Amino acid sequence: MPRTLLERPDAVRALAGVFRRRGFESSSLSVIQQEAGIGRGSLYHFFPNGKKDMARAVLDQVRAWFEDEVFAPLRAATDAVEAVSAMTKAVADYFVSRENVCLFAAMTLGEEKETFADEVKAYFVDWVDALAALLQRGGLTLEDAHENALDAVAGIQGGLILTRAYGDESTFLGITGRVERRLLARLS
Amino acid sequence: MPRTLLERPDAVRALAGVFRRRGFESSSLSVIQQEAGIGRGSLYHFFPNGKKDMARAVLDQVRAWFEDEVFAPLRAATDAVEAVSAMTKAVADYFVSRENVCLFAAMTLGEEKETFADEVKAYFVDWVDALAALLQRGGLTLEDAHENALDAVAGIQGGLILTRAYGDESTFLGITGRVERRLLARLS
DNA sequence: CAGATCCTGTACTTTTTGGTACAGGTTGAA
DNA sequence: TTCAACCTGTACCAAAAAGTACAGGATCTG
Repeated sequence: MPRTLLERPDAVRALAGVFRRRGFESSSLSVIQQEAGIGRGSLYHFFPNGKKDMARAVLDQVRAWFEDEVFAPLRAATDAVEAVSAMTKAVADYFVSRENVCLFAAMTLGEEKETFADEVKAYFVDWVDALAALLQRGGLTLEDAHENALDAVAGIQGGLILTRAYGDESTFLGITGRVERRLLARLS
Repeated sequence: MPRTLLERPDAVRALAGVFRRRGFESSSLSVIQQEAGIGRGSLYHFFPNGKKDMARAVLDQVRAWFEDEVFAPLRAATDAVEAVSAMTKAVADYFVSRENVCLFAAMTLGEEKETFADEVKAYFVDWVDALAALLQRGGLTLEDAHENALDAVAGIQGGLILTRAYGDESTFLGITGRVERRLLARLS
């Protein structure tokens, strides 16, 4: 039988693509097989508990990316202005190259809502808190920093929705640009 | 055979509730039957083409509500400050009483994405354009008005996501409150 | 009260679903 | 070269899915 030298991370990546394109609930095993190019045997080899395992693996991978490329830099930064710019650039590039879909946001809808509620909450809390702490270091009060961080993340997420609705991606880039500008304006 | 005097608008309302709670894709006919209290016979009587018809009917009803309660008042308003406040109040009340879910936003994800792309786009375009026109009447430039309208709608939509993720609804109210404040600040 | 229309439950068919079993090829280490 | 661990396709299964058919009760018109 053929062998494709498939590593688990590759499988997870392919799965993420399918979930972003079709949504988690409506990605049936047959669709996944076909679109990700992974046979049923391999799927259950890598993810013994089926779709639930697949979703968890995909979410973990996304989270790891954000942890490394967004949250950690935000926490480590000393220059708030530079860190805010770096964050918006990283995030904008990420979502534009991934169908303008945030899988964590998608997980706040649908059947599995409850199953992943903790992971989803942790993702957003980490993001908002890391940004808020940075803004605080940049001179904002605790409350002001937290509100501005929430508004920024909400703006980005809403930007993804509008961009998908409009069917372009300039809408998203425009909105994230202004989110960044608003943040920078608060850093005197 | 029993008779429940079910009118179509009632059925649509019940359907909307199910779709908001479980998501469109994972609402099977049996789930709908059970949760909406509508038998299979009635379902196919009112919606001959199955789930697709149901989704369209629900979307139409939501759209009609926004048209009457949000878009039209926005277009008719002469007092921009008052109209902005009325909009945020109406929208906040609406989503809080409906599981913090925007069905049009949900439709930018998943399998039926393409099927309803036009309706979804029209909903957001109408909202953004009505608000932008109002802001322009309030003294903003064309471009400035459009950008602020986009940012406001994005903020509201992102607020819904964050509120669902956080599992409270004060997050949403806080975000919409600041969206309103930011809009009012632009109206000199 | 007669008759047409409308609404609804039940039972049914067909297709698709997620999940299992497993044989057999591939690979890497000894 | 041998052997175990690993990966993968195929065939299969039970359950659940969407959708159909239809009889018959409810309702309204006149």
